[in-house]
Amino acid sequence: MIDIRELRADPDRARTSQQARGEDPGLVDVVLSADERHRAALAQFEQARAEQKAFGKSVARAQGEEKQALLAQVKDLAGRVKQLDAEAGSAVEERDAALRRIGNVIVDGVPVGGEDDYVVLEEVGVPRDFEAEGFAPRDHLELGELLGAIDTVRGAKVSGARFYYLLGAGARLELALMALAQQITQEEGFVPVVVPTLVRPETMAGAGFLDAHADEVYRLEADDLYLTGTSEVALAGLHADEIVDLAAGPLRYAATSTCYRREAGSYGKDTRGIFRVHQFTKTEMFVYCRPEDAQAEHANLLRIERRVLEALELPYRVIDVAAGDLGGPAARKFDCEAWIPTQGRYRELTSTSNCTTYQARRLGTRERAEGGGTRTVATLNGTALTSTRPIIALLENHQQEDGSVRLPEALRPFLGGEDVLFPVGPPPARTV
RNA sequence: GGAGGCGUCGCCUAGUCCGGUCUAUGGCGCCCGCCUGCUAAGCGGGUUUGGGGUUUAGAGCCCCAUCGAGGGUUCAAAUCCCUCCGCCUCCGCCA
Repeated sequence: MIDIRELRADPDRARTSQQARGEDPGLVDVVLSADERHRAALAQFEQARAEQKAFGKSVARAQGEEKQALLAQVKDLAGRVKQLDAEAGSAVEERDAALRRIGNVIVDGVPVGGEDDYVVLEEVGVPRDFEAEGFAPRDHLELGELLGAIDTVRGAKVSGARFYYLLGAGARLELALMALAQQITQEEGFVPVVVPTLVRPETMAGAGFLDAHADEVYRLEADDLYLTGTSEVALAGLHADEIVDLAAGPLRYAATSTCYRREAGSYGKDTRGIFRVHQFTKTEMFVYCRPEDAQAEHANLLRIERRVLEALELPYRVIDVAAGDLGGPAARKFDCEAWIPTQGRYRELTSTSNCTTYQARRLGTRERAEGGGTRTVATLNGTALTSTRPIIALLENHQQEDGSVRLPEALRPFLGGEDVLFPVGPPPARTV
């Protein structure tokens, strides 16, 4: 949620940001008017309450008839206090409800518009020319089946559509990718973390995942818990309601966890293979820093993501995501998209968001301010690596005519030094 | 799953039975000052968090809320009642 003080001081900035997102700038005025009402009601309540407290002291001192007289006097004051409290309460609720619907104020320079209005910042590497090489590339599912690495049929049998098994080289690839991601993030000074993947509603809401995309999230009704779609949720919750010490620099964490997504509303999209699935593994980076350091930390996260993709020797591009496609908490987002040969286009592999103080404010994560008091910190997140999409990109980009797949050098130490994955026979027949 | 105990402003702690000068006690730690060759000790003061008002702004001052969280009872709640959360102990069950 954005800062009510900043909104009061400069409502136009929030209106402009809303406009760039293609969202309602009128919400700003809904907030401001509820805020006015809240403050007026609060002043009245506080005054009445002070009176009531003063009365309370006289009552305590008085005896006998005098006491009875005072009690009679103060009785309707108590009623008024209650009513004024309720008025102030409903106004502040109204204010915050509207405030929560306002997206983060975008960083200067974010492209205006929706999904297709991104700006390409850079293209790195050159997609292979399979025509020149004299063969048609196989897609990731075909390669995965040849290698005995991916089984979507049995995934569907056991769990339904968009579930899969990774076997043999597939399973080894996932583990190697996560190991590489952990190695690089640890080199970069991130503290490795194992996180809970079931969280309470407050944590889910605090991280900002119950607003626009509530139907993307799995909920366990019986226990009132949510399965997280990214370890960002648990990492954001880690320091909820805490005053953190950033004197020694930002807090940087990297967690590898299973991620669960309902993929509601994506029926028919990316149905082949393991591009869009309900469950995958991800190593996520998360940073707590001072607001003035957030843009530099964002640049750092992007640099690390690029380092990872370069280690995988994938051709990719970086885009500056447009305002309308940011989601509520992000003030700016960069996506790294790898080239997928059989789709003939770049697809998102990793992504990094600068949430400035938006997420931390709702979670109550603050630091000591210089002149005394506290102030809200900034949070940022970024994907180091996921399992499924990088596997797709690796298989397709590094495939050879015979169906074997060359492994990038950086991954080999995590695969027993092997440099090529070779096709195997069909997966063993099921035995009863 | 069953039974019981506990949760106080960084840490420890008084207060809760029996509601009212609780404006939450004391100690430790920390901060500022005094004293002092230096340090320590000693002395004095300060030290939860959020919000509102006053102010050009800040400082300061005034007020409200905050005793795990949320409701309730009452003129009045740290204190009584209910729900939830967390921690601990015992029993059962499973590793």
